[in-house]
Amino acid sequence: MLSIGMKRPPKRTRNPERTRAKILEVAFLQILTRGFQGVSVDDIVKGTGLTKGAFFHHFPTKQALGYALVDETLKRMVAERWITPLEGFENPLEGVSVNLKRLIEAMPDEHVPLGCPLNNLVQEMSNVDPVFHEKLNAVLEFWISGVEKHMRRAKDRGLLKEGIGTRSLAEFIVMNHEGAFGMMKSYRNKRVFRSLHDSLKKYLGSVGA
Amino acid sequence: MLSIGMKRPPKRTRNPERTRAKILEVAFLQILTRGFQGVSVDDIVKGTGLTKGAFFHHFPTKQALGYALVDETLKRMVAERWITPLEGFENPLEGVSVNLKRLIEAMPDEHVPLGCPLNNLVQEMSNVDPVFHEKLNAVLEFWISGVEKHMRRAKDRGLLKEGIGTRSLAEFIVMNHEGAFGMMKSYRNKRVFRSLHDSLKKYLGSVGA
Amino acid sequence: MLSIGMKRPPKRTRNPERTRAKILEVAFLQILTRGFQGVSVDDIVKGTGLTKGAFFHHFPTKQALGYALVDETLKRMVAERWITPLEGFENPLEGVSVNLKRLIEAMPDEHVPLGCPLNNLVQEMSNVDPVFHEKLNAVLEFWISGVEKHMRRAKDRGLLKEGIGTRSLAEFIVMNHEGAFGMMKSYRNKRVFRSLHDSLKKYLGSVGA
Amino acid sequence: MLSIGMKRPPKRTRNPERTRAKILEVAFLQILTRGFQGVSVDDIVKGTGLTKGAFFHHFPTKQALGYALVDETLKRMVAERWITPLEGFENPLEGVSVNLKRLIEAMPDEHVPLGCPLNNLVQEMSNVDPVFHEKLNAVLEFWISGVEKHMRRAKDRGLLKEGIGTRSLAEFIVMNHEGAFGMMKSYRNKRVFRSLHDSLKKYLGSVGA
DNA sequence: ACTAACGGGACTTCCCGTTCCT
DNA sequence: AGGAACGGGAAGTCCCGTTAGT
Repeated sequence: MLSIGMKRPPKRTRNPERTRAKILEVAFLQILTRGFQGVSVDDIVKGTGLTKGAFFHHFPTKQALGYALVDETLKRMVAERWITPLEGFENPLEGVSVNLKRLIEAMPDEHVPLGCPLNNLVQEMSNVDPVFHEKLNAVLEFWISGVEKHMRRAKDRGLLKEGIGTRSLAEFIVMNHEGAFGMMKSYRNKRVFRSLHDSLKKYLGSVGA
Repeated sequence: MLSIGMKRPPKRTRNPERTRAKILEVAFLQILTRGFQGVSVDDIVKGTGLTKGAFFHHFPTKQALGYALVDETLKRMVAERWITPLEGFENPLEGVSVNLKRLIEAMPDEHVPLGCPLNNLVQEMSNVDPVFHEKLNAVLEFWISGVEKHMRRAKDRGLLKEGIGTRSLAEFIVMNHEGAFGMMKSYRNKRVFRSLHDSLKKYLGSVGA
Repeated sequence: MLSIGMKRPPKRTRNPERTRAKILEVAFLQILTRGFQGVSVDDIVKGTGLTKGAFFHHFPTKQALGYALVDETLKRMVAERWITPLEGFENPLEGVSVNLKRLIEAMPDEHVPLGCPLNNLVQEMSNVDPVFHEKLNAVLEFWISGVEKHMRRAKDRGLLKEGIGTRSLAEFIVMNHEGAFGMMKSYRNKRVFRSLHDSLKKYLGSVGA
Repeated sequence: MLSIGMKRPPKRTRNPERTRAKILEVAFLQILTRGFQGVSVDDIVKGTGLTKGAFFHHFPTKQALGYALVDETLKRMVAERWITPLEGFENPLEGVSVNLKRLIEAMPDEHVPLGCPLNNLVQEMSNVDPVFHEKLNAVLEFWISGVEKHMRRAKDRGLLKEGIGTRSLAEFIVMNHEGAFGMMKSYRNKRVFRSLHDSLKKYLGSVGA
């Protein structure tokens, strides 16, 4: 209920945050599907129902939109999907395996050929645009260091064999995530994921105490 | 020595095969660096010193060049670098690890940020162009099945634990190759490769008999 | 001192006249530097620290700003710099020469390549926008007729040879001003001005009685 | 008649020089009328009946067209109209006056408001684009030094008073040309020209021996 | 086999101006 | 009076591809 003085929830007109979010959302999906260079500003504009003027108001260039996508959307997704869920597991090693399996199996089939949003952009843009590279690398590092924290937790609880470096393990885990997405993207089915997941699980078993 | 009647090795004028090869070579490097969509026909033309007419004489479209690149260049490279060398190893599991290490360490530093030619294209083009996808997937399958042959050899020689599927193992190995390249592309150094390589080596050790 | 009831000289908020003057001032300099068509409303807005809304509140269109610039700023400048000072000279012919010399020599070097505000706009806009033409021509006529008054004064005092028309002389004088500015704009130094000034001085000497 | 080996006069299709010349011609007129910044590539393209592709083939950028216009068209015009004709006069001082009068009086009335092509560009572009400035200044210098040669001829023949510098005189003459065009542009009639021409003639008379 | 003029269209950018809001 | 979201359209650039010609 609205009391006096409360801000009314924005109606339709003039909601800049909503507009900006809408642009990011539409652009994210289109770029995920066809790549950053494969999506034109017109495509995004058409997808949002806005005009070019509105787009240009919120993002000075197409690249600025891409940067925002990495800084905001991608980073948030990594946190929500791959790092935070690990908190719910007593055994982080098991958590990594279970969480990956869970998210992939819950993924709708039409998303399978799209690949990993982060990996797609890394492969496409890292060497094309230095700022893209820097920002993408920051997200990757955020991911790895986020996983490493949980690996240290595992180590502290004695769930990790001696001689296994937590950083190295985290790197290997994240690489497995991206590699699995990459292969799914080419094979377009979850079978290859399950195969890769089995191997990863085996590996995690072998480093567990 | 050239005998009468032997074709002299063509110098410069009118050598269609040489021209075609030159185009492929230049395009390969440019596309490896900036992506397929990031390279224009004009760029390739400029890089070869030819003209647009020559380009379109050899390739009906820009896409056709991309397809040829996958069918010919990429496939050959996979065979030469990742499959054939395994023949030289008594123990294919060891061969995989040693060959990967050897090739990466021999790689010039300026190639590190370029990533894997196959992986780059898969991530960029699989979902953009169906023909690209088909051809890229064929190379990937060629690679995996090529590795699997050697894994079967390992199994036949009793070098592989029971219960380890050769196909699954081959998939995991190839994924590790692409994943390692992908991460090197972002971190731009070989340190992260060595970390990943250690993990792979550990894994291969754990599945060896 | 401020008495009760007197309007305090407005500091910063909500002073429409001050805002309008600020826009004119900033626009004048930018247009002098890059031309009317080379300056965008956004440039002016940025230069003033205002927003577009403020700009269009004071001027209905970009052209309206240009018109105001001609009507107000340019006309005032012509009066202050080229006409009023002549009042201080007993001999207006000498006054023209001395005043021109004085103003140019006092001009900072970085203004040399900017040219004459009036002449710039005449050459750029006269044939592009009829209203611009009309207003610019009015300022030019204002200038010439202002000078002519002083030429008539010279004639009345017998300082002018017989047979020299005051209108024609005024036109020639103003033309020399604009021409000198135009050449300084291209050569970017005052040397060429001094050369032209010598010739003008010689001419004025030859028509003096 | 065409002999064997003679190049056939180009027909209609594929005549690059003719196309380039056509672009320059159309662009010259449009830019003379509306200024460089006031003319769009589309305007020029429309005026020539070509397409943007053709335009871009002959000139990499719009600026490159402008540069070519200055280097080629403007320089040639200056030579043909203001320098070469002086050769036909025994007395160059008289030549300057007569040639100016002749060309202006022969000018169609609709050209009067267009101004001097060189002066227009100098005032509009000198401070906007450094390359433009450099090239325009070169043409101006070419003009002045071309006139100076004839002034030296006058001096050598004893047609010039002692103490009159040929360089300074040439500068004054060229300035009078540009200034006259500038004023005609604003007043849109030849009356003001005749007034200015009278003054110039008087001046030239006063420096003649 | 190869050259270069040429065709159009699509791209990002950015412009001027309007409108809703405070 | 002023601030900012937004509307469209047009600018210059550049791209892929065709075709006349050698």
